[in-house]
Formats: sequence, structure tokens, C-alpha cells
Amino acid sequence: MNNLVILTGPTAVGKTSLSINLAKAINGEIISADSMQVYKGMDIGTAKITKEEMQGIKHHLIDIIEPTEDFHVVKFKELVENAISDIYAKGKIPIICGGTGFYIQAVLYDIDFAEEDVDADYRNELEEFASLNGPEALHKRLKEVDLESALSIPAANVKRVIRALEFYKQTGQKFSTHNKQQREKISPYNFAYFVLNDDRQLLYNRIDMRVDKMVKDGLISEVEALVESGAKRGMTSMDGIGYKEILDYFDGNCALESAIELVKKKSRNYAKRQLTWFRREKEVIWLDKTKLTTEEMLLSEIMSNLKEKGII
RNA sequence: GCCCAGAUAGCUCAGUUGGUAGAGCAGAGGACUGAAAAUCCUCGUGUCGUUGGUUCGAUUCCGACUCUGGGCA
Repeated sequence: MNNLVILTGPTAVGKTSLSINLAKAINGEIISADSMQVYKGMDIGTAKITKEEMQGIKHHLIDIIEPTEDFHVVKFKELVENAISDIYAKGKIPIICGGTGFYIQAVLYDIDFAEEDVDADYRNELEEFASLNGPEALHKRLKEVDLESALSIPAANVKRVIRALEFYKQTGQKFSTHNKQQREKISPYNFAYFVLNDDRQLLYNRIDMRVDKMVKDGLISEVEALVESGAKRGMTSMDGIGYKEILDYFDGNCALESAIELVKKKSRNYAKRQLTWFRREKEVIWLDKTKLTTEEMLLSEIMSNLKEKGII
């Protein structure tokens, strides 16, 4: 058994309700692929599905760690693989639903990230080096060790330069060579990869409205509570859209109004970046909400694709 | 009704000593393989309000008109 359904799309496009209907229709369980919904206590700002909305459908990888903990793709991949085996064991179909394209890709193509743990000390060292000597100097160090990576990663993108250097230090291999190999992988799954999309303007309007609703529903006090329980700027969780902007407001760096406007803008920009990612993914089935205007139409389009692929 | 100021990119505005124009923001496209809601790269043609006039040539100067502010009645 290696069937896998993926349902994704930009933020606020309407993945959640469709995923529930789909899970019911094909006897599936849902695995969240969302880098922020893994954190406990971050409900409003991540538009996390509620218990009632789940309607009894089992959800995996939601509320699994504290906001003070670290999380990343490798942990995600491991947890998802466990969840998938569990679901197969029950004779059900796993549905990966969420907007983090990178996480989906890691699972779908069984990307190898090499076993070593994150070398936090080395990362800090490199970060310091970059802020002391400038990003160009750090980039030069990568050039000496892995020219190909250096050519494809701009010096200004310090995060990725650091990762490439870290990879070289840990494995003795070039990051560029490793990535090239991973890119050629064929998925071990019999999968159907659906991307839900809508008219850009409609999507943006929905994002803006959703942010206003988050504020009404208590986003500010949610962030307050997170701060009280030890969450701080700089943690991965507090890098989430809607969290770092409110932290800025708490610190007196901006007015509440402009913090909210910024959350809207960042969300719109994020949605656009997600679409760029999905456009590049191969073997994607686009679900266009401007043409498939009802939940029934979307569902029947999904079902016929699943039949074609032998998933149901 | 009269006077003054404005009308230029989706928005806020700059500018052209007359040779059809450029910033910020918004926006668009792209990259990404252990921070990914992260991080980074690239992208500026628009009847210069309408309409007459002057001029080889007007978005720029002059007139009228329309609209928007502000002031006086």
C-alpha cells in the first residue's frame, strides 16, 4: 500500500473544509503539513482547525510541540512517515493537507537530509562571522569549498549560505551535489497532488478579512499568553506571520493598526510565494475555484482523478 | 457666485529651463532540499484631467471647461 493524497494551496483558499469532505468520502485521515500549526497554543493566528470542524476525522501533526521548542522538516518527515504507516495499518488513506510546500516535497520524494543533528554552535559562529565581516565574506568561504552552491546562492541569502557550509562541514560533501541527487528522486508513493487555487483578488480579499477576524477572535491575547509562557522573538514559532508583528506592537515599535496591516500584507505575499512553489512542482493537479465553483464540483473532480490513479 | 491651490503609474507624490516621465509603497515574476508562515533575487508606458491656442514640437506655456480641496461672500 502506497497511496497518498495531497491537498494544498495558498493560505485562506479553503483547504480545510474541502479536506474534511474528502476524508469522509474516501475514508481517510488527515495529516497536517503546516509549519506553524504543529505548535500548541497557536490557534487563532494559524487559523487552526477546531475540534468541531474536524467532525470526527482524525488529524495528525497538529498541536504536537511547545512554541518554545524547535521544529523543522526532518522532524516533520519522520513524524509523517509514522502517521502514514499507522493510517495504512487501519486500511485508510492518508491525506496530507496544508500549505508548507517544502514539507510536502520532503515527504513526497523521500528527500534525504543526512542524519547529523543541527550544529547550532557552528550556525551561530557563521552568523556572527557574517554580521562581523559581512555576507560577502561568508559567501567567499562557501566559494572555496563548494563553488557550485556559491554560484546558485546569492551572498545576501545568509541563511542558505550557512546551511550549505554546515552541510559541507558535517558530511564532507558538496551541498550542490547532494541536492542534485535528491532532485532526481522518484516518489515512492502512488500519489495525487491537488492544488486548490482561486482568483488572486478574491484570495487577497479573503486573507484581509481573515486577519481582521483573527484580531476580533483574540489574536492579541493569544500572543500575550504565548509570551507569558516563555515564547520569544527569534524562536521559529514566533517567526510566524501574525506573531512577530504583534510582538513588535508589544515592544512599542509600531501602532496596532499598522501591525495588523502588515500581517495582512505578509499573508498576501506568503500566498503568492506558495503559488510560485506549487507552479514549480511536477505532476500537480490544479483545482481552479473560478471554474469549480461549488464544493461538490471540486470533490467530484478530485474523485475522478483518484479513480484514474487507482487510489480509490 | 468669486478667489487660491491641486489634477502625472493601483496609492502618495517628484519631475520635465517645451523634445511624450520617475521614486516610495502596493503589486507581479522567480529561487528554495535540516529556520520554509523562514530567507533571498528580478521587474516601473502611464490617453502626464478634458478641450482649444501658441509652437517644428505641449504633459510642461496661455485660455476655457470638469472634478477635488481650502478661503471669501
